[in-house]
Amino acid sequence: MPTRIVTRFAPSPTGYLHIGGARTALFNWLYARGRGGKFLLRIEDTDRARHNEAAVEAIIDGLSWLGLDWDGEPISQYARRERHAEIAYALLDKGAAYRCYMTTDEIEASRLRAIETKSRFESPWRDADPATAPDGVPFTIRFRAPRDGETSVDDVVQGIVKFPNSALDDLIILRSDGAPTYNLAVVVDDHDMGVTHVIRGDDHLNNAARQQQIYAAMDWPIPSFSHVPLIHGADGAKLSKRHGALGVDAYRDLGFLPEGLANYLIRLGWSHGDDEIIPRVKALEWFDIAGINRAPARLDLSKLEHTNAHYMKALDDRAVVEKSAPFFARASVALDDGRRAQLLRAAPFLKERAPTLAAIVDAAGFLFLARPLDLSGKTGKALEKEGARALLAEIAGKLAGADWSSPEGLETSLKDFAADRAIGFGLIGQPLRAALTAGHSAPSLGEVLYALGREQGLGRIEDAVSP
RNA sequence: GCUCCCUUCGUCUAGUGGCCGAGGACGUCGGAUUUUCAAUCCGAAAAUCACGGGUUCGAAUCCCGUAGGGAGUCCCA
Repeated sequence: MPTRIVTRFAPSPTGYLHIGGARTALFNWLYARGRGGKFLLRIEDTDRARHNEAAVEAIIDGLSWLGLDWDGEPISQYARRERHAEIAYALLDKGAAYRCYMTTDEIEASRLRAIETKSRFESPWRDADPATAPDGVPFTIRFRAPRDGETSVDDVVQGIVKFPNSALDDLIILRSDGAPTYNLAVVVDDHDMGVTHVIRGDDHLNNAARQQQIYAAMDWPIPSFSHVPLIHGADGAKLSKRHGALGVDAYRDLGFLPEGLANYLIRLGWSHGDDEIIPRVKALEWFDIAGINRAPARLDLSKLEHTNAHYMKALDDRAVVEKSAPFFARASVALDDGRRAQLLRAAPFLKERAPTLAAIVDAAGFLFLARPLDLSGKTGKALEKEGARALLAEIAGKLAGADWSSPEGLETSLKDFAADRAIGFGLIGQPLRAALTAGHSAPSLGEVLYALGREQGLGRIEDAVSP
């Protein structure tokens, strides 16, 4: 118990931070940080071809954007290959591994034979006399896995999982070119990094048994394992390119807030009773591996949007402007100082109805229209009604003397006007809305007027009165 | 083929033997807001708890099997 918790996130650099990986990272981060432990980052680039700086950068960007920080420098598995080889040879010295001189073809043949005879694949070199080894021929180092009995993994999420050793054959731990293999590298690195809790995708559950055997052979303490189910696409199949957005960067570009994505992700496959809105502080307090579900979960964009909308509403007004600016740029809407000021003024109402930052651009559509507004077609229908324009003129008069310092004041003015005339609000609301927004969706009229400001607001009404 | 994992409303889930003739959330549908709307509020439909056995006075909850889905099966991670 007194040992400090150490978790790690170990992605392979594929070019972006996978949405599923982001969730595992989040779980690891939450578990460690919520308990005063350490969270480490390791890049699984054992395979030389995977060693790619740009891809590592993408992962770092993704994690940072999500607000997940790690202790120390990211560790490169590739950089530790000599240490891995050292352990492979240590295993060899202990007799827990052996040199295998089989060629690829021999392995293939032997593998097929094993399947046919329902026996486990075994290298003839496992028990061969080392003296008979060929000279100058490349060899791999194989782990000498126990033939009988079973290996049971005590997994926090999955429970106790038993594997008959007959199903676990002698895996290669060091390739013929001297490079370590995944299962060896993970064990060595996790051990050296002092990882106490391994939380990762359940596609690694099978590996856990093999890795556990290596731990045992080295006499190293076995960490706590938690294998969490993968995230699937809306159709239930494993998430792949055809599902669209895979990397967290794609969700950022869609206008999601890191807080929103994180909240949605943590709720996917994990629960704390009926709680849906779980801000970071609560997540740190509540997160526990025990709450993780064993079944894979599907990604649901609608719910993501709903969750994100919650965090949009909570956004500070200045943040609404700053964070949505890139989305205006992308929509080719130039934001000069004047428009930024307008946007800031409207921010309190816009964020109420925009589920994403990208949606702010649409929600602000009515703001930046140039006078005179295009009131042709369906938009101006409300203005064509008998007496509509005359009524608008009167409203303009009333508004000219109104209090423009708050949306409420303007709303009250309009309501009073309707009450004085003893007419339904709809009668003035419809033409007014048309004059002010030209059919764009917008907040309540008091808010629209306030956001537009006296000059622009009154101006638009004038335009509609005398086209 | 073999080994392992999974299976509660369309989706995410609550639920660890009686409080469940199954609760919440998203979505959907209907209504309200005498002003648009993707916002807000209210309401409704929606799961024979994959299926079949068993244990038990009693099972979504325990056991066995079947089906479907997923992972692994070697010089990928």
